[in-house]
Amino acid sequence: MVRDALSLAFGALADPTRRAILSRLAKSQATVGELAEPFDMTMPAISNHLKVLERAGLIVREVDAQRRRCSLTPQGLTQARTYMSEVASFWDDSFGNLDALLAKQEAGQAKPTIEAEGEKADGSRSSTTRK
Amino acid sequence: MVRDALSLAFGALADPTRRAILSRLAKSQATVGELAEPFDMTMPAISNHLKVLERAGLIVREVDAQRRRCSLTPQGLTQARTYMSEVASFWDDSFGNLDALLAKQEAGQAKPTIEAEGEKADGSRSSTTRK
DNA sequence: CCATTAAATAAGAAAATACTTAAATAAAAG
DNA sequence: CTTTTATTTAAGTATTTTCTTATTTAATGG
Repeated sequence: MVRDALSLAFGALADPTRRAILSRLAKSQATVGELAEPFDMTMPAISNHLKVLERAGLIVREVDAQRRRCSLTPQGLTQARTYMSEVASFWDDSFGNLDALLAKQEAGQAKPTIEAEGEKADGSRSSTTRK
Repeated sequence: MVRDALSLAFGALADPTRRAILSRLAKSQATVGELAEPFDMTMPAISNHLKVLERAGLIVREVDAQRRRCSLTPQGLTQARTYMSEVASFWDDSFGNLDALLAKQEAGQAKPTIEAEGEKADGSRSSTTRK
């Protein structure tokens, strides 16, 4: 229930409605009602999607009288993008992504260590069907 | 149940075990048993995680006698990264996305029309509590 | 003060996830 | 052929997610 930041971010992105909301907010900020309008979905449903996006650190909601003005959080996607670049950079030379190129050149290709982004694979299990 | 590619990819990434598996595979290919070894989880559980990653187009499994040799799919993350760049590019000027800069200046906040990255928000719903 | 508008919260149901143990498949090795 | 090794499939369960309708909160305007 207390998921890590990356899982929250990717989980938030794993839904078409939420991605559409993000795309909408990429153009300009909007109220909850404005965000709900294009969807065949009730307000509480949208409200919940916004809560998911907020928990994931992808948007913020500012109070403006009765309305909540939603906008994207600039650094919200940074961590997720960094993770993807790390995994992808191991083959994908041709992606033309500046991040990737920089990371690759700075690193000097020296040690392609990746150490699994800190998630402890605490390992106590053998291999086959658990005892 | 027939989710779109982006949802599958992000959904696959929304789990620490699966991300650890990807990070592991970024170093080199591995069999299912090798991938399962560090985790406190049974083989069927790992097998299922691999199925999720495969469906998302992030890995492939080649048959090698009794074992399945898993490896990352080079282009697997491309679509997801592209999406994130599109959303992020609206602030993140340093990302080097020309489109974003142009869009930002041209937009002038005129008409915040959206059509949600192709996912039909077919809109027949009014706004408040559904009828 | 009372009605309206904007949004959140509550309660509940259907579906999807993420595990488990047990059984099945399939190639290799004896 | 029988056993072992590697992995998948099946079946069952607990938890989480994603919706719904109904109710509540809170600010605005008459």
